[in-house]
Amino acid sequence: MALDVSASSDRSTRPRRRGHDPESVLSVAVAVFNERGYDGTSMEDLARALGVTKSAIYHHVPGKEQLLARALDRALDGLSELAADERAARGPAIDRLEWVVRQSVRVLTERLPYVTLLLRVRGNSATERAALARRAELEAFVGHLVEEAAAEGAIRPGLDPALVTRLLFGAVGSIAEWHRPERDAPAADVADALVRMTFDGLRRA
Amino acid sequence: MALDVSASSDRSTRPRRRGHDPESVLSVAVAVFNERGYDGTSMEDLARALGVTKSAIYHHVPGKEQLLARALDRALDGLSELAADERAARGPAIDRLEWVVRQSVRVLTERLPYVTLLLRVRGNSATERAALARRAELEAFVGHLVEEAAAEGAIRPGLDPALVTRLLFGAVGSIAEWHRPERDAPAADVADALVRMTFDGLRRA
DNA sequence: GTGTTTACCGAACATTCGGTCAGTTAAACA
DNA sequence: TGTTTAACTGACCGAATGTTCGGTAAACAC
Repeated sequence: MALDVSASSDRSTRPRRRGHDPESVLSVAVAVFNERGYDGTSMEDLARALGVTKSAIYHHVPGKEQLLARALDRALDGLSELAADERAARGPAIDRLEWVVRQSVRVLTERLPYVTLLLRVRGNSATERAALARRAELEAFVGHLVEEAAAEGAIRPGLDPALVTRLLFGAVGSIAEWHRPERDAPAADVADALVRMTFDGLRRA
Repeated sequence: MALDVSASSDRSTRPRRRGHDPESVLSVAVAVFNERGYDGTSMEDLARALGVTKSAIYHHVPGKEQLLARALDRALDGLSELAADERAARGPAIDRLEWVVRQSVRVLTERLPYVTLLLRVRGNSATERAALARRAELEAFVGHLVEEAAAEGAIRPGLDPALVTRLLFGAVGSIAEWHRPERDAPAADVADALVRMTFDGLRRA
């Protein structure tokens, strides 16, 4: 599942007796953040969703902003891995671009709530600005990929690479706004439709 | 400019003596909402941006939520006009779809701050839920357009119309996240690139 | 000059915010 | 069995929230 970034794995993984732990608090918190927005969510909202009082949350995590920071890191780590993969570095740029698009859709759906949160960050705190900085690096990375593909003559003439980058990954990011794994097509199918629409064209040849 | 939805135009348009009016408060407020997020913006933030105290704002507008409501209506009205145009109702569906995409980009850029706000609404209040309902109608409208185009055989086989709708207008909506009219390509150029990328395909034929 | 309107300030309001802390409960361990 | 300790409660804190209200000074109408 690739979602287990478990903060601290006990050497014996003894069965937790009950109640919550940092991981369960995080996953519930991120779900509520995505429903109401981070700023629109109070610790009281989180407590209600967890079935405990506000103060119980502070037994598991340091505070609201740390919950956000951990969630954003989880999204950014997934995307960074992808960008560091050798399949994003070897071969014709247009093929690498296609691979990155497909993998981005995969990571986005695998870590949907975390990536959704990342895509909505506005920069209101140091935590958010740090996440935006990491995100900007990733955007620059794909920007270069499109430029390379254009330089290699693989992209339809007259299309500005910077514009293509934004529109293409704008479409990728928009998936976070509607995709529900239990209801919608599998991630690979969504990625396939996106690639065909943007690489080969919507219009019947 | 098409942005003047002036709430109340004085019959003589006498030169406002000084200070703010509902219109100037709204435009500043929307700018701050987009910077910090609606929930992340306090009335104190707005007051600072306007150069007045908090209480002065209430002389011009009824409150924070009304500012949001007015802004969202401004976005929704622009998009509704577009959907009601006869050019969205006559001719081959694929051509109507292309027209709607181009016009959506036009409205989005003309009313950028208002549409940006609309695209970020989460449904936290009755005001927001009402806006989401109107937005859903518009989305259903373009959904039908894509279905028609598919039924007319104008769309590449194997592409699910519902998926195409979401990805296509996801790309349109993403423009709101980066487009700065003074820095970026004109709206028509952006629309052109988007249509070419998605209708004809990114990849060189 | 008088009276009215417009734009605004400053102080307060009730409420909610994120967060703290001293205790209580009960399961796990020795 | 007794001790430890993780999980949690309830009362509370100071600060910030959106909003109200009485007053004020400048611009306008007459």
